[in-house]
Amino acid sequence: MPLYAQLTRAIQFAITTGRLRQGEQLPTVRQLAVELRVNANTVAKVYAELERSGILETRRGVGTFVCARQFEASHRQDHEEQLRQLVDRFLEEASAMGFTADDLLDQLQTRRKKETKKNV
Amino acid sequence: MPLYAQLTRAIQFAITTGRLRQGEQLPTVRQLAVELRVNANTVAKVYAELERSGILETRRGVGTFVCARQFEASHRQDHEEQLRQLVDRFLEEASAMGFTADDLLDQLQTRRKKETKKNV
DNA sequence: CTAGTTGTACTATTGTCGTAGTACAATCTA
DNA sequence: TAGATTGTACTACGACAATAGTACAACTAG
Repeated sequence: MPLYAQLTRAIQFAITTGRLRQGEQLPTVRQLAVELRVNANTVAKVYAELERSGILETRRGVGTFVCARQFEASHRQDHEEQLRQLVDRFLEEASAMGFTADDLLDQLQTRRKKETKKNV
Repeated sequence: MPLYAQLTRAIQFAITTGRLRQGEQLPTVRQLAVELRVNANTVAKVYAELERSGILETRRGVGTFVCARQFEASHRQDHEEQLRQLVDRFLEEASAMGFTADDLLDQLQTRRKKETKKNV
């Protein structure tokens, strides 16, 4: 998996799990670039993309911050739409491989049961 | 989506839906290449890949055919494994986007209901 | 055995993706 | 305003995937 994708995922994960909180400042593009032994542009690209998604907020000369309001209604709509699209792609792939929606449901439910068992 | 992937999917779909039946002969690599305005190698690549998957069977100087026995036990196991892997990828992507397995289940069940409504 | 069919191997070209290098623009701070 | 810090735009390079071109090998049919 490309560096920028790994980084994007890591940041999103850090935010959703609360390790990065709303309003908190992220490392400088250069700082993070040095730390990860990566070009600054790669980090910048990730920050920019996450800003377009409304997750981060960047201010020149200042830094990059976790957006203060990222779970608003508008974003929730986008999120729903993303989920639909993801499921669309998934169903398409599956049907090409000869699986029905029911097959997928079964498999998913099996997973969920295992997961709950683990957590108990 | 690349040509070879489209073609692969199309052939798989044709077989699973019965438009291509077991033992039936497919077009020559050259025929299909001309028809699709594509290089013969692209078609050959697809045929070869599908043969490795046990879906097609090619005989030099004769042609390419739908494999006579593709729903045997051994293949069914592979199929199950493929389903698991597909769901794995799906869950991973989804969790990176902040969705839980339950979100996916809900969305899928909604789809299924709509589908059954349509078919009734 | 020969001609014609089939699939296949090898190589080259093209386009795209990921990343890096460098130079620039915006902002803050003293 | 001057200098430092921030993000950003532009370009280029390397790697890889996808496709095409050409020549070859296996097989069939007469």
